[in-house]
This record gives sequence, structure tokens and C-alpha cells, in this order.
Amino acid sequence: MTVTLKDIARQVNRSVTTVSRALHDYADVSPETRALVRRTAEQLGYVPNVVARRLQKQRADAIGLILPSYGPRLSDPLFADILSAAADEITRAGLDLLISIVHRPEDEVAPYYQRVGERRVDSVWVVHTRCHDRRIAYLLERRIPFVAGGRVLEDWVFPYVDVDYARGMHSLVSHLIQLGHRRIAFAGESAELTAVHYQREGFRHALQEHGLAIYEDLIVESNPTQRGGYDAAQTLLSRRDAPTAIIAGNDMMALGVMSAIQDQGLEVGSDVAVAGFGDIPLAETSHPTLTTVRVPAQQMGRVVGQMLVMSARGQEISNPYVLLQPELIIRQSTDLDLWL
Amino acid sequence: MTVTLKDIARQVNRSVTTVSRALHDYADVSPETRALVRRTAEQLGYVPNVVARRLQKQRADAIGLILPSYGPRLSDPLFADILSAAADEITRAGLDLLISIVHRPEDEVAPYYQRVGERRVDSVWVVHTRCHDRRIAYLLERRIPFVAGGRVLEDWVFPYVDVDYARGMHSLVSHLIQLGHRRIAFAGESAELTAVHYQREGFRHALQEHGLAIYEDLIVESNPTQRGGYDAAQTLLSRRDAPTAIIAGNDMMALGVMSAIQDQGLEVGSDVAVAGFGDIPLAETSHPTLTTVRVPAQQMGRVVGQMLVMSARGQEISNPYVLLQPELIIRQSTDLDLWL
DNA sequence: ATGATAAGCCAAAACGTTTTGGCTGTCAAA
DNA sequence: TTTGACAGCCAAAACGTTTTGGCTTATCAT
Repeated sequence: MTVTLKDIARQVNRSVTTVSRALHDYADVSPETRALVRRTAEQLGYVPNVVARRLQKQRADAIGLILPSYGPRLSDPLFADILSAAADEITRAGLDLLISIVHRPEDEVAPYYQRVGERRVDSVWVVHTRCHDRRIAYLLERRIPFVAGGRVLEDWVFPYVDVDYARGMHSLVSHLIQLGHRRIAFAGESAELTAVHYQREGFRHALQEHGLAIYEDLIVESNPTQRGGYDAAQTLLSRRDAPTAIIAGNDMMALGVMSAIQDQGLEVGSDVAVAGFGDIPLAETSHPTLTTVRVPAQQMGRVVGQMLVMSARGQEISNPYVLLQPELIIRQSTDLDLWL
Repeated sequence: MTVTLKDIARQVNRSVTTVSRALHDYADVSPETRALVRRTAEQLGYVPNVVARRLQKQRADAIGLILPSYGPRLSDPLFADILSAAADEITRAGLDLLISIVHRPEDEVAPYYQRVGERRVDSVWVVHTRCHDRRIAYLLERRIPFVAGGRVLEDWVFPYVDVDYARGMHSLVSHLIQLGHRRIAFAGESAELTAVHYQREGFRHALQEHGLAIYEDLIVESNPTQRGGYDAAQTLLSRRDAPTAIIAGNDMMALGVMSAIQDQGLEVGSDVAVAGFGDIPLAETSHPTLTTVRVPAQQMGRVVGQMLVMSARGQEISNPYVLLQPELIIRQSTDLDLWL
């Protein structure tokens, strides 16, 4: 059956203690014994039982990701990239990444407590933060270790990784203004989400800075999907004073916006400019190619992964407030000249 | 600190045994005691330590997914849907789903043994099977419980869930032939993959059945990405005897194929018909909309999740060989008339 | 009164580690 | 010869459960 320390101990005529210490390179084990133990362990095909280790060490060596089914879809390319990179960091560190799906918003907060209480995980990863996030309030209150993907609008102190959406939006809007646009629309997900909040903030700020009026009815809310972008664009374009440029909260929405424009017989870029957020692979290959604000997804994943590992190990997180800078990628959907 | 059975026992003046048995509804506990224990546990905020339970029960109550970084991308919409649904089933059953990323193909097989040996997981999920899959050979040899997403070409016996790609391809090709196409191409991922193998098989079979010649140089291999589809289409269209229809192994590739066709100044549907596999959301909204073979991703995920749960619990899997039937979805990219 | 039955409880062992606080023997220095 | 240091080893406790195989005590039929 399965080989334990006891089996090795019996075989080499030493105590379990010594075997354990030999395998962990303690100094009070003679080189001969160490070698013997090593060899025997190898021979017998010993694999340590991490469950026993976890019990003794009072560590789960695992990180939990609780995914609201109504939250970021796994199929969101950006999120998938973040997740992959984070999973990679976590795996490399020898920890487990544990994914659970939760459906009802009222179940949103209990699973965190439960999973940590049950010692399934040492630390949790909160994604898709909202401006006033109950989950984070709860985790802070219960002193449960966690790292957030995104900020909140409270002045709570906790480790996070986020993208500077406001700045990204600012440079995007500035660019559109320079191209001559005066009526610019923004279609994003719910403004409850911190990311969207900052997008709107950057949006308004840029307009103000250039002395332009802010038309509140050009700031709309829609689903973060292609369909959502499509619908939003239809609404916007049917206004008497339709916008000459539409910014979408993410690239999938932007693709939907483009579809809507084309379906109305208009031309993207010349009639209505379009831009998105994210820079997913499709942005580069759509027709026309999509101007967008590139989000460094992989880097985000790496950083959040590393922070989670530190947090799970109970270490101080060296740099707990990370705000990554996005990059404006100009393509055909805003720049006619780029369209051959 | 954390509350254990011992704490409850002390509080209610019973033994740890009785407390444990009370919480598990054993018959040899008086109703009064049971109620008292329940109440006290609630009061003290008792949360069972699953690690201790796992050690005692010799069960990890967890399922492992080992994801080759060169394998299916999390951002593949189809795979993401399968994964979500499976994760949901697994979470519902109270088990953990544990994701690890592995990079080097030579590390492909060891992690399975390790994770199971270490008692991290009870059963593993193998995805992206190949015709002759070393991982499956290994798992069978070591008698490690697993469920495969996909078949192999050996006559090994193991639980799997797969899609009948051959049939899906057959109906797709038949449809194209009925439309008058005689030179049909297929661009898929490596034929090492069982899925692609069956796609090719269905492809050849359909042509034969209709008495058409099989042009081997119209069967090409490419990356399973939009880019891969683009490149493959370029190559195919530059042939002297270019195909009048191109089938891609998945929808993303198909979108790439459409781009390539359009970039050559040709029209999708009239000049060259295009079809894909999967029916991702984009297929419905692309211009033109994409004919495709719908893969029941969510159902796959549910089924594979349920099978994994049974497998992890050491139960017999009730229906271990599941072959789901895909459905042909005809849209504009093959049917001119549908294009308004 | 006697034995059988049942209800309710529990001590102890077990799961496989790691860690604590020793113990023994050897050898060099005093 | 004693003392102290050191190398090498180990018994036992601990982590928090579940399960086994009892043990009492009360009740009941004989």
C-alpha cells in the first residue's frame, strides 16, 4: 500500500523522528543515516502525505478563489489570462489553487469564512471588486488573509493589485478629443464595480480638462458582453445628438459596438470611432482593428499570485498596493489613416 | 482561537466522541444531548477542520485538474464553459477543485502521481486527450482514479466524456456538398489530438460517402487560434486549385479564416464558404455569422464533473462512456441566402 | 431474582506528520 | 578523573477528527 515514514524507519532501523529529520536535512542526522534514509525512501517510493503535514503544521498550503457565477466569466480572455498567470505562480510555490463557484449573491461572503475556517485554504483571492464591497469588509473584520484584484472606494487598508483605469481612460479620451471628437460616449458595466467607477472618473476628468461639456446621457450602463455593447450602441446611435465616438468598458463590448454601427450602415472609424479596454487578441484582428487600452493581464496575474503566496504563508507582503499602468494602443477603429 | 470538538465537549460535559456523533446524527445520542451539542457548536462558532477529517478518513475530497500551459487555453471559450460547469458540479458536491499548471511536456505525467500520492486529490481530470496518450497509460498503470475529457485510439477502458466530432463533421461536410461544394478544405490542430483525428475521419468519410475525391493537400494542420486559421486560409487560398469551402477545427480558427478571405478581397459565403466547430458566442455575431457545429460545452462540464465526483468518492461511475452529439448550426458563412 | 435487551455514553486508537525536549556515548580539555 | 561540549539519536506529544469496541444503567420479560 502507501509508504509512510514509519515504513522507512522500520527498514533503516531508525526512529520516525530521525527519518523525518533526515529528509528535511536537519543537522543532527549523520551523513550516513541521511543517505540511507534518502535511498530507502526513494526505493520504497515514499511520497509524503501532505494532509498529515497540513494538520500538524496548521497550514493548508492552499489559496481559494471564489468565483461568483454572475461575476467575471472564465471565458473572459482577460480574466483567463490573469488566472492562468496567477495559477502558475501559485503552483510554482507548491501551493494549491482551489476554485469554487458560488451562485447567489447572498452566498457571496459565507464561503470565504467557511473555507478558511475549515482550513481548506490559508488565504483567498477576491476578484471583481465593487466600490463598497461587502466581501472585503467581511474579510477585514474577520481578519481573514486575502488579496484583492481591484480597489474599493473606502479607505480600508488591504493588499490589492489593480489597473489604473482612470489614467488609461484619460489618455484614450484625450486622444479622441485631439482627433476632433466632441460628443464621446462611454458604455461600461455597472458603476458599482470599482473598475467602471474609475473608468467613468477618468472619462469625466479628461473632458473637463479639455473644457468640454459632460453629457451624462452619453454615459450608459450595459452588460459586459458583445451583446451588451451592441445594445448600448444601438441606443446611443438612435439619440438625436448621437455621439461620434463610443468607448466600451471592455473589448468584447467594443466588438459589439462595432457590429451595431456596421449594422446601421455606418462605417466604424469614419462615421463613429470605437475603442475598448483590454487588448484581447481579437482586438488586433477585427475589421477594423480595435483601438484599446491594453491591460497587462499576465503581469497582473503574476503579481497577484505572488502576493497570495506570501499572504498564505503568513509573510508580510513586500509591496501590497500595486497599481499597474495601462497602455493606449491606437488602431483603425479610431484612426482613419490607419485603415488601408 | 479556533473552536474544536474538544471545546464543545468540555462545554457540554460530554466526550469528544459523543459530540462528534451528535453532530453526525448517530442514533446512540439522546435527543437532548444532540440538541445541546448543536446549540453549543453554533454558539461557539464551530467549523470542522477538514484537514483533520481528511487525515482520518483517508480522503482528500478533492479533484485535480492539471493544465498543460501548451494545452487548452483557459481563454478558449468552449473550455472555459466546460470548466465552469464542472467546477460547479464539484463545488456543489462539497469537493474541492484544484488547478495546477504544468509547463514542460516531460512534466506532464509525474504531477498526477504526485498529487494523488501526496493525498492532495482523490481523482484527476485529464483534458485534451491525444490518440496515444501517455498520461492515460500512466494513470491506468498506476490505478489512479481519473476521468478523461476525450477518448484515445487504444482499446483501453476508462471513463470519458467526449463529443462525437466525426458525426458533427459528417453532417457539416454533407451540408456543404449539398450546397454544391466539391473542393472542401479542413484546417485543424495537430492530428495527434483525438478530437482532430475524429474530425478528419468524419471529413474523409463524408467525402467518400458522396463519391468525392479526397485531396490530402486540403487537409492541413495549424494552431488552434485565430492567427492559425488566418495562416492556414492564406496557404489554402494561394493553391492553384483553391478550395471553395474551408472548415476550421474550432470557431476561433474559423474567424481567422474569414479574416484571411476578406483580406484577399473575396467574399465569405459567396466566394468561399466557412464553417467552424464549437458555436461560441462570437459565431453568432460575426460578419457574416458563422456556420458551425455546436458543442454542448455546459453539458460536457456537468457530466464530467459528476463523473469526477463519483470517481473521487470511490463509487462506481454509473455511465462511464459518454459521447455527446453535436448539432449543426447553419448560418450565413455557408449559406448566401441567409445573408441579407 | 435473573438474564436479556436497549439506550446512552466514552476511552483509546488511528490517520501520518513535525517538533520538543530530552538521552547516550565519545572525546578533548581541565 | 572529572567536566563540558558535541554528535547522533529518539520517545512522546501534538495537530483534530472518526471509529471501534466496549462500559453503565435502566427496563423488561421470565
